[in-house]
Amino acid sequence: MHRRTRQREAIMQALSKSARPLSPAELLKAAGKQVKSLSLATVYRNVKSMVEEGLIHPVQLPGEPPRYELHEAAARHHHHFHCETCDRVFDIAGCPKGLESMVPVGFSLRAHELVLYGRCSGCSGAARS
Amino acid sequence: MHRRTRQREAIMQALSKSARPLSPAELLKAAGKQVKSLSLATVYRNVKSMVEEGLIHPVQLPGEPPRYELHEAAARHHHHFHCETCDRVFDIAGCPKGLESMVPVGFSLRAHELVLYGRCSGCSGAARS
DNA sequence: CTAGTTGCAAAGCATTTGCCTGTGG
DNA sequence: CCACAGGCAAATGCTTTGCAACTAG
Repeated sequence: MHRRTRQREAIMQALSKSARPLSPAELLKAAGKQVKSLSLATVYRNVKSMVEEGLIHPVQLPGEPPRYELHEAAARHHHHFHCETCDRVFDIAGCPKGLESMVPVGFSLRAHELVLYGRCSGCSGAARS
Repeated sequence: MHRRTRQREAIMQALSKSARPLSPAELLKAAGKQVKSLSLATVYRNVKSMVEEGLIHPVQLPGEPPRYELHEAAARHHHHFHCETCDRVFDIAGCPKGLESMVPVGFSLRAHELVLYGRCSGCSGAARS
């Protein structure tokens, strides 16, 4: 059902080579080095289908443009830690407790998203603003 | 520096009367009842200036258009519930526990953002809108 | 009065879609 | 071969901006 095209390959490679989630524009720039003719529309189309296939996972932080990362550990439920100093995002294990009790009467809880903000180990040690 | 206009008043009233954060479009609809000629551009302009003045606070949910609530509401710590059926956002009290234990060694936690997803009372009870 | 506001429409952006050519298998 | 994938450009949808008319103070 899915062909193995140059562009699709390039996009996957760009993601696997990156240590952090990439936005469509960043993907175009990165994968564009492999396939010069790559168009933004193709990036969007592939990203969309790859998300639907579960190959990659969207990372949407509040007020930030959407970014994508390989599915990898995304299979396991996890959350993100956003370092406010170096602006990187880390996956963190675990899950808060007592969510059900926060839901108002009559509401049904299906899922949740949590983002922690602070400083990562690297930025906590050598502190600078 | 800021005039007291019908439209600005209507927008503030719409926000204060609402129990939940409103998007620009929702504001137009709500405040538009007071001032029929209200335009979307005016809503955006006022919302922008009101945020800068600290009168209202933006509520940014992942992949969602921004919504706004009075600063007063944002002052007290709370989180949001996003109804996946009617697409509205509600303020919810309370806070999850055990966040500190989720933070990796060496990381320092400063703040957190939580969004719950599911169905609101209206959409859970009655079939659909 | 007169500067800040508003409405409308056009301009911007980011993302999506139509359509025809290219190509993987 | 030929249906899916890609490239380009037009089309969306949301937000911003230019500009002339309007109005609060």
